[in-house]
Amino acid sequence: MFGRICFSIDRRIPVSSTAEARSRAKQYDASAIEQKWQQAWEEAQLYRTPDESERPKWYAVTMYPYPSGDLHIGHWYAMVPSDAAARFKRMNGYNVLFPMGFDAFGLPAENAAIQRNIHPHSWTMANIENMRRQMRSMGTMFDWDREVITCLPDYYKWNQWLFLQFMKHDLAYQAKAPVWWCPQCQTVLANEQVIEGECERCHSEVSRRDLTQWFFRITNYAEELLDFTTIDWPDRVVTMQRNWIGRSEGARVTFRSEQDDPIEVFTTRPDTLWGATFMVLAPEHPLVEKLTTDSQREDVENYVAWARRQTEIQRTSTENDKTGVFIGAYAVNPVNDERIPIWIADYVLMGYGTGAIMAVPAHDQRDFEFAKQFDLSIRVVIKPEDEDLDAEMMTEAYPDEGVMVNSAHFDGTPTADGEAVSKVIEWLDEQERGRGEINYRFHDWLVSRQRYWGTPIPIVYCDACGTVPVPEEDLPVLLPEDAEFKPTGESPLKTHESFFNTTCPSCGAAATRETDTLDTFVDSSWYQYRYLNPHYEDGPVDPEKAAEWLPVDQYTGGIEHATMHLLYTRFFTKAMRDIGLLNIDEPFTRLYNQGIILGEDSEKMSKSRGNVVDPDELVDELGADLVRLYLMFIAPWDQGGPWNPRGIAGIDRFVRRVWSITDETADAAGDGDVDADVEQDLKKSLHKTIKVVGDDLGSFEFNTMVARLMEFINDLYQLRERGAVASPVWREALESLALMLAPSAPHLAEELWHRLGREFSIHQQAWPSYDEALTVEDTVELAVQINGKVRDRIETAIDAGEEAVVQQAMASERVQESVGDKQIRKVIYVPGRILNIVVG
RNA sequence: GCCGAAGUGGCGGAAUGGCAGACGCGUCGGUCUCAAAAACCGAUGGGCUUCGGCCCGUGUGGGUUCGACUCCCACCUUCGGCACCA
Repeated sequence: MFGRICFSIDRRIPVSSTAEARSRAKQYDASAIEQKWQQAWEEAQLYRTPDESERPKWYAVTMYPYPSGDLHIGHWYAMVPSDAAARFKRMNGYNVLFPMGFDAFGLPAENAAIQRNIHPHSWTMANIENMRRQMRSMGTMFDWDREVITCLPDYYKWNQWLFLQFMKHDLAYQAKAPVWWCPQCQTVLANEQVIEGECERCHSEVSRRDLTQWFFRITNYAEELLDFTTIDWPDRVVTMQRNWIGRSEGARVTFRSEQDDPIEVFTTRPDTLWGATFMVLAPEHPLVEKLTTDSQREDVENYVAWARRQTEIQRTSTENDKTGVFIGAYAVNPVNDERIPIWIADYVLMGYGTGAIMAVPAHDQRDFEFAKQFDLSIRVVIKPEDEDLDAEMMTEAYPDEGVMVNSAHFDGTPTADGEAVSKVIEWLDEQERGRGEINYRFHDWLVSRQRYWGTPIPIVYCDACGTVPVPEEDLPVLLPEDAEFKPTGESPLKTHESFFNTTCPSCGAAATRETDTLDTFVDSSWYQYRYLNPHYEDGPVDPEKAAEWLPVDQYTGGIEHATMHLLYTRFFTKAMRDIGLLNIDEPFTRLYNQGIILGEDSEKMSKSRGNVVDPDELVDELGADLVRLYLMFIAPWDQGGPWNPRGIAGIDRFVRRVWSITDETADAAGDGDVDADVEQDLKKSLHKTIKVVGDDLGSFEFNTMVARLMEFINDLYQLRERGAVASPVWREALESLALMLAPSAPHLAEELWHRLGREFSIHQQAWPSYDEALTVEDTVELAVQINGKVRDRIETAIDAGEEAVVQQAMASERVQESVGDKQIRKVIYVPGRILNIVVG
């Protein structure tokens, strides 16, 4: 079990060959010890978290997994350090809630159903069963009484209920809109799920479809979502969310066609309005059809068809030459009544702003390129302070600051500090030709999915009454279990008669149900609240529990959720607050993103690459505690990196050293005379270790935390040689060692604790305290530099005065040699750090 | 193209203005052993050395400072995000 581990390059097969190795295994049998304590903890319900407690609360959540079947090492990397941090908080006197659940709706279950003829429900529940077992084998302190499984009616009923509340509060609505369609997944996707024109999940190329879908009004909260002042989140995530929301300030201005159709544009540069020499509409713009003249119709239709065939990647590539066609119509510029031609071009996107722009080629590079391409006129309306611009001579647009020119009574207005922009907006507003506007890049959240395995949207369609919400008392709308799975591309709900056909809740006439289900990101938007009361029947969240526990103090998970889950859950929290269900503004006070463990080949782990590390195998061979410690030791937690099986040997050795020194000295500890210096050194090492290990655990620096414990063990071996075992402090040191290991190696720590004769359980003990005075050395080896180069080291008191230190340094032969007959120009002395004598 | 993070021995990494390389892997030497493994002890950035030491060294080039892996400027490389966003 515990012998030498030989890893070949592509197969990791442990070899515990010799008889000696097998006999040692009897001494520390990880598997027996771990199983014993897991069972004892469970029987004692050690990790059940009381709602009522004298202790201050600490609510820690790590992102729940999708029940794909097996925990992979990435799950361990996410959960193990979170668990250690939660345990550490518990030892520091907090009432810590650390729950776990399963993100159980989603496409893989449906694919498994089609491919292997297993019902999504049974497939999912069997996977959950297995993953729960694996998580237990990890030795985590999850409170399983609070488990949440999102595919059970107990949970998704409240998705439906929340959907109905969102409707009441005008936060959910149905609209026909161009939406992204994934042909592979046979469903629409939210904007966030489309990455470079591909489906986030299957990488198929997505296309646009006009469909009637359900949306959540996340854009209502755009401004509040841009405020991160009350939360302590990584800059990276904050920046990604800011970019995603994409706020820009500017003006909405109404141009008009010659037939007087209003054409709205959004611009961030209203100060350049007088330089608009043409307009460009997106090919999909609704007015294109109407405004195109007969002579241009054929060209326009060809272009629109061509643009539609372009993939999103081709269309948005900045490398492309500008393409477009004149539609034959003209618009009137509202600021100077000038007649300007209207073009369509694919560089104008229907999905941003109004889908139409005023083109100012002199001051916008894209418009400039377009004007050059099609020989359109260019007019300078912003001039640099100290030179003139000649439109004829320009080789690129001038987007910088300057002074307004050719702009009627605004001539001479400087553009710096937004002065020109705000003056023009003010004027547009007075003249009713436009108004100031803030535009956002992101859109409302599309939540409909044309899939079976999700929360049914609680809506009924009635010929007489229209779209009717299912009454709250009729919830949940149950997902039928006997649906037929055929790879038709149609939701099985459409062909399930007893689900599909129903009666109108309003008039009682025959009616049909909505067959779309909710995006699974709806489930994960509020699961952290359901943990508090997974079986509460009067609402999604018990207000008393919410007041007790919320907000979540620490959330941990992968960076890949920066703009989806983490934005949606912030929106949900604010929406639930406004509905009166919560009284917090933000779900997660602190956020931490762990890194990714790669395969041995430094590539992302995947079955097809064959570089996957199976945690079950590792636990069998090494025990959970070794895997836990190694994952923490491998690198800083936010960094991750390649899995190197050879490195485990160091952790193996460390654990064995901990084990044997405890085993060999526990009984003899404190039963003799000890040298006072040795005892003092033991105390110092102990107190210093307690301090730095605690500091590192508190700041998630798990790799150095393990290194500190290794240093401590090395110290103990040295001190043993010097007779330290005879000191009564020795026993304190062994007990503290066990306590310091408790967060990261819970089974080993528990076993040591008992072998030291202490009572069940170490996980109810407080973190050991330390004496600050013992953590600092009173003498120190001070480096003496001459002109910045170390020339000698002298032993000084930590708080020695400068004069005495210089005197001592100058007494050194080596220092004298370096100084020679040169004069001392300057002395820099940092007590305990350095003495630098500048000579010359 | 824009924004951000990172670049340190053979390898994972430590040190965030004060002795670069903690801790660990690997390697080498020693103790034990018939032998090997394990365990334990020691060495381990490079070059030179008269064995006292000396010089060089944290992606590259400059700068600030008594002193820079750390701060500033420019560049190179890698990774991540955004990208015709009006």
